[in-house]
Amino acid sequence: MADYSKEEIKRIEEKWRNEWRQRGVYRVENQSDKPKYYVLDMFPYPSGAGLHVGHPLGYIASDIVARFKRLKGFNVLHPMGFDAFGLPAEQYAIDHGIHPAVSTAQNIHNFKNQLEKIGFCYDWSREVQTCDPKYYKWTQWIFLQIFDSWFNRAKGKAERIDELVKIFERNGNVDHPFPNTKFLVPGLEKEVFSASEWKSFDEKVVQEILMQYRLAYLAYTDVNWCEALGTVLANDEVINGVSYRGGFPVVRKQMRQWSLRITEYADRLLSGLGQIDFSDSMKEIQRNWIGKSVGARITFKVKAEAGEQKNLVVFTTRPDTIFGVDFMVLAPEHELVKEITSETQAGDVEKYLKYVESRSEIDRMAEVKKITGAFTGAYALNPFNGREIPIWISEYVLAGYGTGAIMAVPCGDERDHKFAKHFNLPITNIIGKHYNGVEANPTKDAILENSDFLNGIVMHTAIDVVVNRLEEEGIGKRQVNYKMRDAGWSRQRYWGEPFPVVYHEDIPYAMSEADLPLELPKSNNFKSAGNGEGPLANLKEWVFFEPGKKRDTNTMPTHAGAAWYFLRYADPHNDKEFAARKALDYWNQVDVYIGGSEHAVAHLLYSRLWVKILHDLGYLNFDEPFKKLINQGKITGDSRFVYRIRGTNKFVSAGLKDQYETDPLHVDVNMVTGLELDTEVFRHWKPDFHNAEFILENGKYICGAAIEKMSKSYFNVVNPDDIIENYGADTLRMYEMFLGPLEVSKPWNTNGIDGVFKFLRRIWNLFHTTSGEFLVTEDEPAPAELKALHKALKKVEYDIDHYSFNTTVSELMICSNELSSLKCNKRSILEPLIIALAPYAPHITEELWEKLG
RNA sequence: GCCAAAGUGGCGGAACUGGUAGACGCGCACGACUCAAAAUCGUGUAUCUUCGGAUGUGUGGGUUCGAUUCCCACCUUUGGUACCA
Repeated sequence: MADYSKEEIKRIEEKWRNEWRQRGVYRVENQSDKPKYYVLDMFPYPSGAGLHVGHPLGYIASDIVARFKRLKGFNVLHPMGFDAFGLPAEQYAIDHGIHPAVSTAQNIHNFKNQLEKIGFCYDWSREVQTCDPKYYKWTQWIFLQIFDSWFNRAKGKAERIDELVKIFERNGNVDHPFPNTKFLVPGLEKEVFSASEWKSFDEKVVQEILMQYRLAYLAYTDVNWCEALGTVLANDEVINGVSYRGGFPVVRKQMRQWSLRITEYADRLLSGLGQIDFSDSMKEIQRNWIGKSVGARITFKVKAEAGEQKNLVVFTTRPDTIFGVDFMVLAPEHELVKEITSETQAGDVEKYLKYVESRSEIDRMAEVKKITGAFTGAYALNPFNGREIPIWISEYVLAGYGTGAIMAVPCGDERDHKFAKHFNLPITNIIGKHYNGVEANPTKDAILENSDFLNGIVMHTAIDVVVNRLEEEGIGKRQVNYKMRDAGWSRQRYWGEPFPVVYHEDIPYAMSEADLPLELPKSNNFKSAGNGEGPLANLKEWVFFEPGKKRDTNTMPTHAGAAWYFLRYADPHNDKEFAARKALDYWNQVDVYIGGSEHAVAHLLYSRLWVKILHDLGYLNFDEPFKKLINQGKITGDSRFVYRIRGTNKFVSAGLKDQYETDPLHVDVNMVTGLELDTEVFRHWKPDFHNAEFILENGKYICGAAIEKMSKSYFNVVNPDDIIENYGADTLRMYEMFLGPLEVSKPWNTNGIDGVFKFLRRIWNLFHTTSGEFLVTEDEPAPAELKALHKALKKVEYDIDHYSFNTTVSELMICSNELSSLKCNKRSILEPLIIALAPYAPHITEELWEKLG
C-alpha cells in the first residue's frame, strides 16, 4: 500500500528515531567481548546560527563508519558533545543582554534537535558540555596537574614538581638550568644555584624559581592585545596583525599571563607525527608551525673601545658561511643596542628606534619588504680571523626568535643581500661562481672560497667542521631552535573556565581538589574591567573572597575544554576522576577522528600536548590521542547577487549590468531557481524592495553567482532541515556522501539530489509490487543477481577502509539498477543488500528489515 | 616569496600497484504512458568527422610496448605560512 512518498518517509524516519531513542540502542558499555572501536567527531561550537548543510558532512561520514563497525562486530564508542565556552556567546551577551549560559543552552538545544533529525547513532548518554561545572571541574584539575609539573629534559618527559624540589635540595639546579633564561627571578642574582643556596631562599624566591620550570606558568609575556575585544589572543587567533574574529587591530603588550610550556614538547610533538595517520599536508602544517631548525649559537666579541668586554651571541643555521659574514644585525629591542652604540651614531640609532616604536604590527606586516636600519658604530670580531664586522640594527631581525641577533651573509641570504645593497655594504663572495652579484644564493652545494680553513670544502659538510671547531674552542655550540612559542593560556573574558588558583602575596597556589570546581560566578557584567583586566575583575567580592587572598580574574581559552574532551567520553559521569583508568585503558586512542583542517595548529596541538603530559604523569597508557585523522572538506555556499543601479531602486539582470553603474547585493539563495530570481518573492523580502523595478533579459531576471563560505550574512545558507523536509534524512545522508570525496571542499548545490532520491525509491520498490504491497520471495537467486550483489558488497567493504563514500553510493546505485531491471525480489539477495546499505540510509533499511521479519 | 595539495565532458565526479578514459548521478535529446503537462519508465549523450576514422585527462617535453597515473619545466586554482637567520 505504501509508496516511498514524502509522507511515508516522514512516518518511517520519525518512527525509527523514536524507537532508537526509547530502546537506547546506541548506548554503549565500557566493557565487551567485542573489540573496541572509537569514532569521534570534532564537537561543534553551538553557534546561534544553527546547523547548515556543511556541518553534517563529517558527522555523516563518521556515523557511517560507526554503524559499519558496529555491524562488523565491534563495540563502538561514538559520542557527541559541545564546545560551549567561547567568545561569540559573550559577544552576543554584550550586544543583546542575554546571558551566555542562557543563549548557549538554547543553541545546544537547537543543535541537538537538528542533529537528531539526521539519524545519527550517537550515544547521547555520554554527551559532554565544556561549560558544565561537572565537566570543567576536570579541565581545572588537569590544568593543576600541568601546573604541578615540569619537563625533565634529561628524561624527555614531564615529572611532578616535588621531584624537582628534591633535586634542588640535593644538587641545586646545576643539572637542570632554567628552561628560559629570559625570565629572571627577582632577588636571584645568578642562573645557577647550589643545594645550600636553595635551602636559604625564602618562600617568594622558591615559588618564583619553581614558576620558571612549571609546565603551566605565570609570567610577564608579550601578548597580542586586542583593544576592541578587550582581550589577549593566541598567535593562531591573529591573522595578518588583526584579530581572527572581527578583524580588529592587535598590538604587542606586556602582561602577566598564564602560559603552557608547549615548547618543551616541540620535539615529541614532531616525532609523534611519525606514529599517527594524519594527512601529509596536516603533518606539514604542524611541522611548519613547530618550525624546528638545527644550527649553532656563535659568540662574537664586540670590539672594545673602553671598559668591559661585551659578547654578541647569534643563532645561525649556516655556520659554514662564517667567513662570509659582512655585518651583524640586532633586533631594535636587543639589550646590547644601548650599550654598544657609539657617540657619533647615537643620533641615528635614537631616530631609528623612535621610528620602529611608531610602527604598528599592521604596518610591519604590510611593508615586510621595506628595508630599514641603522648603524650602531660598533664592530664585532669574527671569532676565527678577528675581522672587524660592523653592527647594525634593523626590524627584519626579530627579538623573539633565536638570540635576537644574526650574522649577516649577503652572498648567501636574500634579506642580508638586499640589506647590504640598500646600505651599500661590501659583499664577500665565499661561493665563487654560485654568486652572480645580483642575487643571493642559499645553496649548500658550493665549494667554499675565501674561507680560511674551510676553503675547498663543500658547504653541507663544512657545517659540521665549523661546529666542531666552535665547540672545541668554546666560541659556540650546536643549537636547535623552534618557531613555536609557548601557548598563552589567559583570556580576559567571562565565558570560560576560571583558573583554579588562589594568590597569596602575589604568588599563585593551586586550589585543593576538594574545592573544585571553582565555579564561574554569576554575573551580568561582561564589559572588561579596564587596564587589561577581564570582566571577572568587576566582581570584587568574588576576587577578594578572603582577606589576603585573591583569585585570578582571567579565564582559560576555549582550547582548554577541547584539549581533553575525547578522554571524558570514556567515563563522562565520573565525579571522582577525570575518567576511570579502566575506561581510559579500554577505549584508549581515538581510532578515527573526523573534523575540519582549520584546527591543525591550535586544537590538534593542544590535545596532543595534554595527552602527552597526562601520559607522562601516569594517567594514560598512550601518548597520542588520535590514531587517524580525516579532514572533511568544507561545503561552501553558492551565493546569488542582484545588481542595483546606483542611487535607484532598479535592478538590472546580470547580462545587462555592464551598461549601468551598479552595486551587487546578496540575495537569499532560496528565492532563486538556478540563476533566475523570483521577483515577486524578492519584492516581499524586505520593505525596501517593495517597489523594486527590474530590467529583464528575455523576460527573466538572471542573478550573478559566486562561491563563498556559507554564512548568514551572504544569504547562501542551506538548512539541512529543509532538505530533510523534502527528501528525508536518508537522502540527505547519501547525497552529502555522493557529492564528492569527503576530503575535498565543494560548493553546495542540490542539482543531483533527485538521483539519490530515486535510488532509494528504487530500493524501496524492489521490496514492493507496483501496487505497493510488500512482496519478497524465498526463491533461489540467479547468477546475474548474485553477481550484481557481490560486486556491490565488495566495493562497500573496500571503500569504507579508504573513506571513499562517494564511490560506494555509485556502486549501490549500479546494483539497484541491475536488480531492478532483473525484477529481483528475492530475500537471499535483498537481505544482504540492505545490510550493506544500512550505515548510509539507516531509516529505510530498518523499516525494510522489520518487514522482512 | 616559501611549503603542501589539486587541475579529467555542459556540471558533480569515477578509473584499486602504469593496462579498454569518462563508471555513477545531474543536465540535455529522443521515445513510451497521457487529451495535455508534471511525475515515472526506456534509449542515447567526450569532441571533431569527408562516417573510413582522427583527437582527447591544464600547457610543453621525457621514460615506457603502453601514461589521467611515473619524471622535468611552466601555467592556474585552493589551503597553510609570513622577514624564524
